[in-house]
Amino acid sequence: MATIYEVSELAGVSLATVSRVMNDSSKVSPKTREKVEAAMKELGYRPNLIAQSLASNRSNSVGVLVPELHGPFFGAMLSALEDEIRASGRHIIITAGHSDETKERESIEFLSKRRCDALILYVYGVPDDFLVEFSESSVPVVFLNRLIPKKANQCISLDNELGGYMATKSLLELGHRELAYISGPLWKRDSTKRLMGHKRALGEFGLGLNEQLMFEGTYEESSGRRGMKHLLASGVPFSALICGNDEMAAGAMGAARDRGLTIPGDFSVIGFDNVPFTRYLYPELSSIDCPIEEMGRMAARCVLRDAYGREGLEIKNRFEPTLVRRASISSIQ
Amino acid sequence: MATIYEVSELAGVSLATVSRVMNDSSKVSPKTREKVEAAMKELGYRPNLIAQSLASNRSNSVGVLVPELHGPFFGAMLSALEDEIRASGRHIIITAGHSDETKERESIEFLSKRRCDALILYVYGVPDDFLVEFSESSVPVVFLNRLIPKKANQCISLDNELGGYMATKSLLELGHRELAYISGPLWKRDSTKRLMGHKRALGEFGLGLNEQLMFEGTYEESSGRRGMKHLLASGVPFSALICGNDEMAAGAMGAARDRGLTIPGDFSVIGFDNVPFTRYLYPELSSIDCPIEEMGRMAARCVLRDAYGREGLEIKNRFEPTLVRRASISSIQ
DNA sequence: CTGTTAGCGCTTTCAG
DNA sequence: CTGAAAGCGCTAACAG
Repeated sequence: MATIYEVSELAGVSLATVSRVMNDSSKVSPKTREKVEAAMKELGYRPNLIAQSLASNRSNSVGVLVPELHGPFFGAMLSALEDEIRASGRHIIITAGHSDETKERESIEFLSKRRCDALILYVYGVPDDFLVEFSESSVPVVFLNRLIPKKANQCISLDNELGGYMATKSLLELGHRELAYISGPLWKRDSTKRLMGHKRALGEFGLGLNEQLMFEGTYEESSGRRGMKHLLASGVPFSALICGNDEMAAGAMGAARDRGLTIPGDFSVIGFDNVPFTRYLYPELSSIDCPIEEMGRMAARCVLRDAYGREGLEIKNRFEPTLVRRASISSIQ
Repeated sequence: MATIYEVSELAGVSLATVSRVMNDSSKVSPKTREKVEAAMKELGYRPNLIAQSLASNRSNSVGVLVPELHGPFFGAMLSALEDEIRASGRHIIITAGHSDETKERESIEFLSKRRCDALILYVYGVPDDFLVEFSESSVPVVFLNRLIPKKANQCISLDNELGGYMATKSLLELGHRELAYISGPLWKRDSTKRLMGHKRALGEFGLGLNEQLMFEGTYEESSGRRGMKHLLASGVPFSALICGNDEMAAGAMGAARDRGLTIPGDFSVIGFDNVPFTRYLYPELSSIDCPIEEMGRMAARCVLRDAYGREGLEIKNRFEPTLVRRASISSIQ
């Protein structure tokens, strides 16, 4: 593999000049440029990005930490994020944190050592304090799905409370008053926010949370099934179910069907996230849509701005979910 | 950020010695090691992996090219792959090729420039010739979902023909004789293999492919819907439908339901891939399971073997799909 | 077991 | 506009 040195020899110029035409920094006369480019071509020269990184103290890489690589949610986000970063000529290094504080810290450590120019963190386990401190003694960091007041500019977040509110309110407006709720794990702040929104909507209708109609799941489909069994076993009647995400809603619907119940005949169901499979379910699942690709893209833009000095990028930090009505909900008779 | 040089000064040893304790290459006396480690700790030293890479001519990174980052399929694969690579202390650089030859080539180029120690390629567009040639003049390469005879040892593939055969045979054995087929795009070899398996099973029962009951889709849900409409419009009766993947099966089921048809009452359906949402569908979708995580893991192991000299790893190159029976198929009356 | 000495391939002042 | 020269932080012979 040819080096810059060989190119400079063949072109009859100095190393520095070759470097200049590569980075088109400062001016190079058209003639010289031509000579150099010809030499590059002849040698099939490819710059060594590692050497470039070392010399320029820039790795042109962005570290990304997400809870999981699988599932319908993160892939979509990563896809948009990768597009944007890649289009700027850099690459992403992906790691999974598995929503576990220890693993998340390890991943952050891992990415730090890789000398990423910036980090995009979608974490659940590590506390705000750590993140604030870390971000102040490190390369630029962007937080996804998290709103840290001191770092609001580096946060891309969704109004989960509003989402929970919208979900519940839509059901209340359809006349439902006996509402069941299957939550995500309550140690995750998005879960608690969604639940808070639920309570707010209930409150507006003079209702409160019925603990017997509340189940804490894990965001996994299986916990939705368990939740449904639990709710049915309680014997407390309900005409609508709100779920913390679509997977659990799918599980709950499956378990209900196993008992011979029909949706929305026996009760209405609404999920959260609006992942693609909501439209494959029967009945199609109503959900609260999160603009997840858009959020991924924005995280990428924050990085472009903070780590690579790009200006004039339109950046939105806070997102609002939207309600998507489908066949799984109907008004009460 | 402290450098190796500062550590060596503080510890009162040479650069080389510090380097040795980091890589625990060759022997270092316990005392020296201790001194060095103390110095490292005191300075909060973190090796600069970029410099390491340049000097050692190893980036400790593995480039991964997949068709897409989103969707239920690739995420699962990447997840297993990342686990394995990460556990060995290296990282992955992910790019998306979008099943497009030009983009795939660009991605390969991109990863090559990044000086990855190895590449894992899941590509559709580029021809075998190119891949063979490329792999001979590059770092180790592993091919996913592709069987290139000359490079069989570097291929991790699935017997798609067998999968197609199994899907169709299971239906034939249930008494179905009028079979419809919604294929993936026929320029993708996995699609054609699956179709070939379908034909083989038909042949065994003295049947042939009925062109009127065959539709070429795109592997996307929407094309499954279109396929179903097309099949119904043809007026040719069928009692079972085989789909090239689960997304299209989901779309076909949705379109059928819109017409008031029931499954498996009006016809049986089977998909391919056995992605998670197959169990969320109504009725639950039978499918041909691909051990996709396992394949991802094996690709990672190939890399560990070929690029990092790891020995004694159990590696399997060729995988067989399995039939998963669920409620979407039933015997014909 | 430890130190010395060259680089790895490129960027970046600083002169000219 | 171009060249010379000094590193970036680390590894890897080669001596000792």
